[in-house]
Amino acid sequence: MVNKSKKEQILRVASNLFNKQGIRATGVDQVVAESQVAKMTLYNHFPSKDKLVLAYLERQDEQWRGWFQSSVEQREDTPQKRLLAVYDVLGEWFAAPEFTGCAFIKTASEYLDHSHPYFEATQRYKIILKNYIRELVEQSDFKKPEALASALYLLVEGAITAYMLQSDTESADHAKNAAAILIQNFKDN
Amino acid sequence: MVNKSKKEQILRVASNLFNKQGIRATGVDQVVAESQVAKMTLYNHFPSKDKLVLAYLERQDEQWRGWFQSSVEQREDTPQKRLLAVYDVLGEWFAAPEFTGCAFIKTASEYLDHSHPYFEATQRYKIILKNYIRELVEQSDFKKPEALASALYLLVEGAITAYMLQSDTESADHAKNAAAILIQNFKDN
DNA sequence: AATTATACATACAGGTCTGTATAGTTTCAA
DNA sequence: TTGAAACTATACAGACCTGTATGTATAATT
Repeated sequence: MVNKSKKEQILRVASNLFNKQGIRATGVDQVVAESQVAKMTLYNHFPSKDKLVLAYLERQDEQWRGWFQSSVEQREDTPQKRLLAVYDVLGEWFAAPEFTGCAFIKTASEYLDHSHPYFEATQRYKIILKNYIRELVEQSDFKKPEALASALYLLVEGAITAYMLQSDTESADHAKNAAAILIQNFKDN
Repeated sequence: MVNKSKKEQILRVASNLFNKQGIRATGVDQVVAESQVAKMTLYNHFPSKDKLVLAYLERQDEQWRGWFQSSVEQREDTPQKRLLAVYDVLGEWFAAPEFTGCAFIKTASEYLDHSHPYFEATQRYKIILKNYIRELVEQSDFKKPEALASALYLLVEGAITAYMLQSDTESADHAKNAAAILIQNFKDN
């Protein structure tokens, strides 16, 4: 039986390094050194750096989305309130000292080729986020729910990108204010 | 007198490769090979890859912003119409076959360290874009111009990021529709 | 005609990268 | 207690990276 804690340890260290430095900038040797593990142990658990990266992306999606959605749902209890809470949770994320930007935006930036497995992974995971917002929209009565969902999604990605670029602590607030206006405008009554 | 056409040639080839592949993924040897130039010629004009990259970022800012602003200004002749034209021009950009995403978002993604010269360059150049939108807003009469400008800027970055990730040809349209609603809402009358 | 600037080709230094080979050690269950 | 699975340390292959060294060709300038 493989020692799962070693595999976890490697993946945890690798994820931190990928987040902080980027994927190309992080070598296997550094992962091995900081994991305090033999190189062959890494290659026993992950047959290549590629597989390690894919495991990182998958885990990142699970962890971030789990945290994000449960934070939203914990904050508010109706779909409409949750649509606004999305931006409060974004603000919480930005303010966290370990914030390193969105792993998927960064990974797509590093591997722009649309047929690259990393890029395909980022696409898969980002669609899930978009769908989450769309579902929240569809659970209320809005005119043109598709248009509203798209706009709210753009505000999410915009806030993430703007915060990464400028560390403007009000990014999330500005997005929330804009979202509130849009939501009001799409109300079906 | 230095043969400027060689320097131009190198910078042009390097810019294309940086845009398509990323900075870390593009080696000096590839730039030299595709420029059809001797390696020492590159190092005569650019003392290091770093300087070449900084020249690329500077030129990218000039070229893109020049194209973007003149496209906006050519399309419409009042500040308020231009605020919406911004998103039409974005759509034009996305639809271009040579579109490779925003060089600054990608560069910031590759070099997250805020004290890195590349990251600092992206910050400088992105602030100019934000200021351009703010100026357009301030040339009309809006309630809370700062809030409107921030929201419109977030929609710009959101559309760019969303298109990079999902190639959704309607990103720019969705952003424009949302912008129109926000502009209407901030009108001071 | 001599000097200077520019570009050329080739080779190489010294470092990084991913991945493998090898051999010895720990762990743990049958 | 024996034996297999897991982990260790070290070394290395082969490819890549940035940057330099060397010597030559060419063309404009002085």
